[in-house]
Amino acid sequence: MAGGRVVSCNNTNSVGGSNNLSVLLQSQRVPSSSEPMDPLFIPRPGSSPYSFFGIPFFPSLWGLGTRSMVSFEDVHGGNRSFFRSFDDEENGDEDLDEYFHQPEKKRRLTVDQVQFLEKSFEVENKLEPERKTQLAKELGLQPRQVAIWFQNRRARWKTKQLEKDYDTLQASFNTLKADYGNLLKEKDKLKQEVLQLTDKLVMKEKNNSELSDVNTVCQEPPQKPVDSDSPHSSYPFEPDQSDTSQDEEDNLSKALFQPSSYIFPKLEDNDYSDPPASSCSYGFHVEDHAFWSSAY
DNA sequence: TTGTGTTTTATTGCCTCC
DNA sequence: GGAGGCAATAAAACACAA
Repeated sequence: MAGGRVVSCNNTNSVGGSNNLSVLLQSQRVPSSSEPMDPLFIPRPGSSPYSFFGIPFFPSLWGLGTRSMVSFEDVHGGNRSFFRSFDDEENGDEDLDEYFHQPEKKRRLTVDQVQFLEKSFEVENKLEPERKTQLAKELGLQPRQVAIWFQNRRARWKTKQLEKDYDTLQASFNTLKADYGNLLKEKDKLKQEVLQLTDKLVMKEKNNSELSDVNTVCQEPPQKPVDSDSPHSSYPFEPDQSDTSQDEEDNLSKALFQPSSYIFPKLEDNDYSDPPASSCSYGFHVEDHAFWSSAY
């Protein structure tokens, strides 16, 4: 192969394991001290045994750890630049020639390359042209490969971020839902309390009214002549207008059943989910409890 | 071994910015 | 208009259960 050849980014790394050359090249590799001995060892991102900052980063390990990666320094037996340049390929090996003319296949980056890129991504997830060129140079990749890696990495980060946001919103929603349920229960409880108090009040009013009527009948039989012009002509037993305590209870009763009163604003005004089923559909302010306690 | 699902690398087309 | 970003997608590589 003539020198000065520039291999496209799709031909720089390797081909699949079924390729004869690949097998040949792998057999020539010299495992490094930190390289897994299992040729099939394929570390996944995030589970790498390597630590980018924890151990020395061996540039000469290009192609490390994956069966599908080919290290050119292994091929040439040299210890040249880790992230080799292809400008100085000089052999006319037919196998190599055949290899490089194979249909393009995807190749995974090495663990070290990925770690290097990950670290770089952590620093800054956007790629300026200078940094792209520098990274490409250091990693022995085409600048376009670096750009693509960052592009895909940003997409993965965004997806993860969306998942996080979703979880946060879900937790928020669950909390609000629980709060809402508790409020509904409290509201029902208060409604029941209002109903009971109302019943007692009505009952008492009724009793007082009956007692008053009995007293009136027994003590003050009607003396007035029937007056056809009188508005109370059909009602022979006029209530005692001087009974102020009775007036107070009347007012209370009116207030109780006055929909527009402050004491019992209609629940429907603020409650869209639970329309009242009973005739007693008025809520009241919690602080009015004292009023009802004292009024009874 | 094979079918299937997931991950990673790469392409395409569209959009925005300078 | 070119460069670069993103979304959608293809396709290879890989993992794993049956």
